Amino acid sequence: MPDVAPPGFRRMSSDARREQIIAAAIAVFGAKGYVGTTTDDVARAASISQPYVVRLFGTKEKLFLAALDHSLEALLEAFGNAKNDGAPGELEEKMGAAYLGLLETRGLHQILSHAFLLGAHPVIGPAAREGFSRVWRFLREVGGMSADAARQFLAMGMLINTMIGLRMTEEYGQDAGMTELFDECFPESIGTVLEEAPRVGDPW
Amino acid sequence: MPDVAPPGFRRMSSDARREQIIAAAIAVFGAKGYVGTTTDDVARAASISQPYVVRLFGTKEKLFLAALDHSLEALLEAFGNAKNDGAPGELEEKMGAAYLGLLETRGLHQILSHAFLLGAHPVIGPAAREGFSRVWRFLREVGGMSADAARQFLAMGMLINTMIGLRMTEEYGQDAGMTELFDECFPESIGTVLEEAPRVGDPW
DNA sequence: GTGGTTTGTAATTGAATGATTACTAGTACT
DNA sequence: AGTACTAGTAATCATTCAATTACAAACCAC
Repeated sequence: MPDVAPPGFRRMSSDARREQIIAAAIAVFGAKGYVGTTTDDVARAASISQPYVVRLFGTKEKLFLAALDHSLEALLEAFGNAKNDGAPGELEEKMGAAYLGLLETRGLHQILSHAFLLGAHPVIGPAAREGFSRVWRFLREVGGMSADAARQFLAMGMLINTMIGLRMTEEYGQDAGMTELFDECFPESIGTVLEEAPRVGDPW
Repeated sequence: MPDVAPPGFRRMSSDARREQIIAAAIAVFGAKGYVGTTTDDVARAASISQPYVVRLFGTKEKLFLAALDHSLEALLEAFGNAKNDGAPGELEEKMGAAYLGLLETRGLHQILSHAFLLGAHPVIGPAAREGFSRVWRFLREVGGMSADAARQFLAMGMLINTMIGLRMTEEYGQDAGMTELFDECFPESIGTVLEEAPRVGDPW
């Protein structure tokens, strides 16, 4: 069967394609985990063939590392912008809001969580540890938080990641305890969180 | 090839075998995740054949659910004991210590983390949400914590899980930031944590 | 001790998946 | 317009893995 190009078809530069695939990879790895994701899942999410994904990144492992790196850069950049936005307000609150703003990058919080659970992996483990350590250094050195404040901020981030990974927004308004927990965690931003957090029924 | 029984061989009741397999499953699922673990991994860890694991639990999914349930029961029991031990001291500190005591149940913290990342899974997701919700209710109703205290306690637990899953103890004394974080999280118990937390080189 | 039940295994299978190969088509440069 | 390069795919392969089947040895009640 010949390889018929659709009418308006245009090729993409491999760099642009790489970025598109990384965005797809963050979403899919975030939803299904490293092992649970197939290179074909990512290919479909990027509307491209599976062998091309492998060819552009070499291996699934390297694709995951690229997606992880991209996510960490986005995270630190968002924190940096929050710090330097010139607006008044507490640093922790600004950075917290920036963290929730990253919900629009589908899968970001969860690919980080998955990476942080892969500590025993010979290649991903060290990369994940280094990424986590970078975040801590950023909070302490760039953010200027005390060790105690940074610890609490990070802990809160891990709790938020858990609630997102669990798709716990499903229970808001259903389960009294979880409603209470959400209200406690997001007194201002509950609306945005409920809207933007990934859902059980999402395609990824 | 005949099925030669080793000299001192004894059979085990299926109930005892089930418990042994669940302990192995918690360790292996904790280390490698739900998808990353094969039923043969669990079988080897329990020194038994792969088909027997499948026969005793039906499917890998049911095995994971059994291991998750067992872990949650152990967690709530440990919290309950900590509350009622009659000794003086703050509730949060007692329960925190109980949480670290569970490190001796290999893989427990991490199988919970893995389950909490499987929110999108059609069967495991609901079970994990229910388990998480039970923990919250326990902290509030049995533990009598305020919503704010329970939120902070839970957040700290998620941070600890992350550090364990990352095998971050490897970096204690190597990476200045991580050394600081550990000292901040475990001012009293740092010794036990470094000893008992799973290592990169562990067989599971 | 014999017959039925339970504990356990070896062998196999069918589906899934990461990677490779061999190929085709669009694009740029001269 | 031809040629070299880049973007992209279809087909296929070797593994891996959960599950099934078919069988055997241990245990137990009588």
